[in-house]
Amino acid sequence: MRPETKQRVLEAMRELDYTPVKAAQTLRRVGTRTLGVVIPDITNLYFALLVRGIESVAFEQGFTTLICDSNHQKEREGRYLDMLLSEDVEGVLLVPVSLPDADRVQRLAEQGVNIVATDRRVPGLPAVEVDNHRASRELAEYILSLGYRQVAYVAGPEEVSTGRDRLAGFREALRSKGVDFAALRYGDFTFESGYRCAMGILDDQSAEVIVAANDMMAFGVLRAAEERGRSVPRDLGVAGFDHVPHVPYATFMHPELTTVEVPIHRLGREAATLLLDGEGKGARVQATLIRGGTCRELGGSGR
Amino acid sequence: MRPETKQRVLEAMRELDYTPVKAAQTLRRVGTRTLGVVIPDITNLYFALLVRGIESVAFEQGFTTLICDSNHQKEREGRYLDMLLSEDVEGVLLVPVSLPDADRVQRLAEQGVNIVATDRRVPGLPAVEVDNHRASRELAEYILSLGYRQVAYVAGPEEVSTGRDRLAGFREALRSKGVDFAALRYGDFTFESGYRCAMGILDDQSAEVIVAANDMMAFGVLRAAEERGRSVPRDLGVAGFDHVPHVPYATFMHPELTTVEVPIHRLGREAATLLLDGEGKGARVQATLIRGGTCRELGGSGR
DNA sequence: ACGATTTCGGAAAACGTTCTCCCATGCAAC
DNA sequence: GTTGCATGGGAGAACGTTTTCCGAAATCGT
Repeated sequence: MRPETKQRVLEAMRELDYTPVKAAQTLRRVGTRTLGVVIPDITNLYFALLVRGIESVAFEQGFTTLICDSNHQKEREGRYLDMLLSEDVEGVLLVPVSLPDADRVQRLAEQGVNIVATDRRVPGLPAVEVDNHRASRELAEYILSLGYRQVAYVAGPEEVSTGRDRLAGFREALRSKGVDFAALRYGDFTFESGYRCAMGILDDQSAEVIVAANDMMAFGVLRAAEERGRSVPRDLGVAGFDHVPHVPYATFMHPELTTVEVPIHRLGREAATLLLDGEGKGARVQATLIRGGTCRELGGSGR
Repeated sequence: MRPETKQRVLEAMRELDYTPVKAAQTLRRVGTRTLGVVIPDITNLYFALLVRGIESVAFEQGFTTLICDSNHQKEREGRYLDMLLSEDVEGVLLVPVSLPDADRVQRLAEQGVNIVATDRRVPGLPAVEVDNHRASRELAEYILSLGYRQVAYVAGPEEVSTGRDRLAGFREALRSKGVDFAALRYGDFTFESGYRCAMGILDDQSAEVIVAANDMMAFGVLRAAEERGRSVPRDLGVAGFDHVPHVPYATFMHPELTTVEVPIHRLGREAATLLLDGEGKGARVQATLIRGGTCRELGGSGR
């Protein structure tokens, strides 16, 4: 077709403001040009940024995105997956609440819907995730290098791969230096659980530093420290993991949290790209250590 | 149709496992049971909570929700509205970036798509909103009652009804006491704009209190105050509007921000209900004053 | 067993695209 | 004037439903 005619057609389309009816297109073609995203919590900035990343790729490629907020409820997640199936989506990006619903995943796969596990791994599915293990190891090495030896850890839930990996990486680095956890407690990535675990640690055990598996819990730790009169970083070191930009709020925090920067937006883009274009087995993006001010170099004595 | 035959049909459906193709149904006009939501920024907790409210109602009624994040860009908002039109949504909840695109809105209306302006008014559309005018007046009265007289205000954008109403309500209360703004600047609801406006006010004018049209800007004001060495609330009063739950972060703020609590989740539910069930002309929900600690009772001298 | 009434099955149109095919038109080269 | 080729128009089929309509069949009352 000549470029000139194409111009005329496009012009005419605008003139009549013609909008294709998607249902008809779908019917005729095969494929809805829609993809589904299932996340645990849209009010969590971490996932909101992930969605943004996914969306930007989908939008570029003319895909409509169906965002489903499972609200941390497994049952709701299941209902949404069914809904996506009946919506005839071409692919699904899934951030599972906890363990994957094997049946449901199976059923989707049978219907020819591609699923990519995003941020959190799901057995049997291609995954796009952060290299949590490695980044957590680096964080641990950094903390050890500062001289900390009594290290307490507030882990994420065991069912979630991010939680497991961060714990495993951290533990590995400690072990290789012959250090063991001064305390280890499991939270669920919420502020409250971080607070609760930290209170327990501060009251029952001794620790020079408390590391949390995400920033949200680290804030809970800070809160607990404040409540117990432990000045950070003088009396207690604190570190997190995530670094979702708390922009406005963070400016009120002195010092800035020591944590690991996770390129969450990029993770979303990567995942969407894999789902739409790729047929690869998944991807892993790297995170980078942020040497904030909530951990300090311990004095020469090592204590 | 006889119940017996109906049974046979259903059985046959199961036997062949027949699943209706949704696109074909839609094409033949049964309605898509889908509604669209267009918001300016999904990473903003305020809107995320709004979406949650909308979603909860939609989900209850078996509707699929299409969430569109216009990213504060008017052009993107337009593209999304077109997309929703071609998706054949049954209704749209719109939080416009600024001025409504009259043409586009017109076109949607012509196509029989109901639109409800949510949170922000749009001329010619039914709106579900907060009674910003009244709540802002109450906030002003409270601040005056504390003894403040040199009042500076960081307003929201003039094109947005929430910004206009909050300013108008506040000004009205001031005038009725014969007080005028010691300073008035316009921001755009972002942290940065709040910071910038406050720096200007602190450097060029004198003010006993700076009130911002939302919490985000109020945080910017606090930041500026800190930078200029003004202790809050001793040397300077600060107030906001919104009170999106900053839960974890807020615990690091001493004192808690004086602001107005906006029931944003309820606003979302109300809006979705109006769109789906109602044919009313809109609704208005009430907000409540929060007497935080960033404004104090001024000493007897009045200064 | 007859007409009246309900119930059922089949046929056909319609929804708005996309895709394929064929023929008309225009233009250049011979 | 004929051939060759790119281009565009037009016609028709197809996608899988729902809806309408008509006649055949089954059911019922008498």
